[in-house]
Amino acid sequence: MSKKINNKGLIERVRGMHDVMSNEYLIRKKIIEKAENIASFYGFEPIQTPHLERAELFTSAIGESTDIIEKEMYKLKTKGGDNLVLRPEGTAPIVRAYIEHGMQTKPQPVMLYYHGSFFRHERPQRGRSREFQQFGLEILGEENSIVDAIIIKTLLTILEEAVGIKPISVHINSIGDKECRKVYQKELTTYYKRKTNDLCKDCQYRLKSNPLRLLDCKNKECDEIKQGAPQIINYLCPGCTNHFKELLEILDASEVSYFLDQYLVRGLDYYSRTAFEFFLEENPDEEKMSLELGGGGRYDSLAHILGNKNIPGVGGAIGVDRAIKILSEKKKLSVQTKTPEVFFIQLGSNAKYKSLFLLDILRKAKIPIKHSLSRNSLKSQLKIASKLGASYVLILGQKETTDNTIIIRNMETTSQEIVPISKLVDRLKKKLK
RNA sequence: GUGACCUUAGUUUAGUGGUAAAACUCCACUCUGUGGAAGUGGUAUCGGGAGUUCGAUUCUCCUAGGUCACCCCA
Repeated sequence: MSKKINNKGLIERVRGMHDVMSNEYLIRKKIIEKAENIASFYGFEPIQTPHLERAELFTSAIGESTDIIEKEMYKLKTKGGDNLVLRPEGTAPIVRAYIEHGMQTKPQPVMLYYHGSFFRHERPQRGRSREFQQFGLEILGEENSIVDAIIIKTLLTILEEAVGIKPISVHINSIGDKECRKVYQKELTTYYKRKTNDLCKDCQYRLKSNPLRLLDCKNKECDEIKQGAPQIINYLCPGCTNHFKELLEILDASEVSYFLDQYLVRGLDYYSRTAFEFFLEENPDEEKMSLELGGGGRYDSLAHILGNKNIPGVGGAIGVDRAIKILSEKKKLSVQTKTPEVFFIQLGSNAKYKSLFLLDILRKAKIPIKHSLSRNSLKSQLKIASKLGASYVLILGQKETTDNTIIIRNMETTSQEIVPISKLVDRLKKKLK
């Protein structure tokens, strides 16, 4: 925002990128840690894939005609001429890694969790940046719907417990496999084609580019048409029907409540069968649009699209930034940085020279400490100490340095005692109890 | 990618066609070894560039960034 260095824009962030500092950083870290604990309880193992991947990995996996590929990828070309992109999503890289490292030789299914930055070049707005954090889960090598349920249940638990957002509503649907979806899409298209003239502009475009998205339209004019549209549930093949039914039964038995959303579709080409999304259950008094907190689905054909034999898989991810955004909007940010208990003050150059040595003693004794070593006057250092809310202050002056002692000052009672440095740790520990 | 609104110190905001004000914060000093106070001072080429004008922070255009909506998605 600011300039200072002339007009060169050197002091300016790139659009859609954000600095994460102090409290937010710590909250983020905590959420991730808790999420990792929950994930590993359910049996997931960590994986970290690179930020850069070959462009083709995504163009073929996600689908050429999706927005992500058409306009949202950060592309760069290497000197050797390779086309690379900053990863726009997490699933394709993980399937790539699974194949590349021969994970099919491990006991199946392989369950993985990851978190990190993803990049999409789109117009920033509420809950959407160009660099954003996801926490995601993938289960590869298993077709049974129990693993779909594991993904949903684990992500739900993470949202509710690690992030602390309740209540979450789970929207769920099945979009069939390649075969039955093809049939359905045809039906849907013919149904809509007859009503082309009554559709909104976007839908007329969708009809050609991505018919499934017609169901996603929020426009009133299209609502009526949508009501009468054929439902995918009725077109699922026996295999898909059973898979979906079983998933719902498992969720029922797990006491996960969900909302059957026949209009829920996913944008990426590789999805099949299960699709799900998480929302914050809406409060009627809040006028803000409800953000999708996370989502995912099954992608049994992804490995095949990438040129491998079929590997069934299912996964999902949580938008960490969005979750934090909602937390802060609900003012639930537990802003709790540890208050520094002890503040170290030095006076005079001899003391200053010795201060790093002293700090090290305290560090090894695991006594957290704050300081302002670059300052000289006692007054200003005390001021800072009280501003930070320190309960004890250590003062090392000229006299103490030569005597090998140090002053411990109680900031509340203003009482002080002089102790030999050799006894400092013991005395402090007693006081801090 | 499309559209709307916005951009004045670190922060939050005044204000005017004749080169800017307040509050809080920060830094320094008053006060060279004892804090929470007070006083004094310091910190802005009014996001950047171009144009209109004798003169623009103020008007116009462009650009960058912010916020929001659409598309789409996490």
